[in-house]
Amino acid sequence: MGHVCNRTYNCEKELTLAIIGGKWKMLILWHLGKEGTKRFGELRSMMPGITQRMLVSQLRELEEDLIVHREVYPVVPPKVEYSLTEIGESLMSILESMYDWGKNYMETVMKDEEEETDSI
Amino acid sequence: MGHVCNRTYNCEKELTLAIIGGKWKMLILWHLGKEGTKRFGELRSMMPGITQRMLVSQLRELEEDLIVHREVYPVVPPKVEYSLTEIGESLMSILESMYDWGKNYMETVMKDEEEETDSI
DNA sequence: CGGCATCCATGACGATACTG
DNA sequence: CAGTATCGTCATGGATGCCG
Repeated sequence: MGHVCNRTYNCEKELTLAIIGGKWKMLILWHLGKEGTKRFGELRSMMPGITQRMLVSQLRELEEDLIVHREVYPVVPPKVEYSLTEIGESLMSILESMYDWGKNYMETVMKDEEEETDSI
Repeated sequence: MGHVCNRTYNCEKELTLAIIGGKWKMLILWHLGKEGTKRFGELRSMMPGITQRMLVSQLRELEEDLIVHREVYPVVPPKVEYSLTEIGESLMSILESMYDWGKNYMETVMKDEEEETDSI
């Protein structure tokens, strides 16, 4: 049904935030968006620090929200592939804007603060 | 120093998320961005449901991160005005993208789900 | 390999009362 | 009017162990 559905939002942007706001979700979307379909284990090794449990739960929520597609191959050992849906792809431009803004913020604002600190 | 500084981010977009991700922050930024400078009490009455404590703390963090400017007038009774900084203004295009995306998602995906539910 | 079940820590958020 | 100060709650996320 979408893990995001039975909530109330003051505004539509909060719905967007609820979908991409999980701790590892933007990173997952970034990998899938830039490099295409990935297996579970590939994703895990691309994100050092994430636990198996978190990767599973974040992927499940993205799947419920129709952002990510999960393809299970009935083989032994198991093989599961994840990819972006069309709706998921449409999020990439927002993620890129957020990347650009954050990079600029870091280079200007946070760098200025360092200099201030140095000068004390 | 920026409430967002002493953290580690996997990517620059997570810095952006940390800045706008507070529960009421996008709504605050939206009001200040669309309608300009507001007094504390005005903001509060524009956001039914927010407590005084939350409005103060969210504004303080936005101020620390140089997104919002706080102007205190030394009068009795107190008068305090909040407005977006230039950096804050530069967030508005991202918020608008998020608004558009969320609106479209709500109209397409979530509406489809309603119909499915009805048909069961 | 790709999970699930369980337990637990933390901090974000909320309710309420008081104040210069 | 525009805040502090306290205290309580609950969801998020982390650690660990077992499974088909």
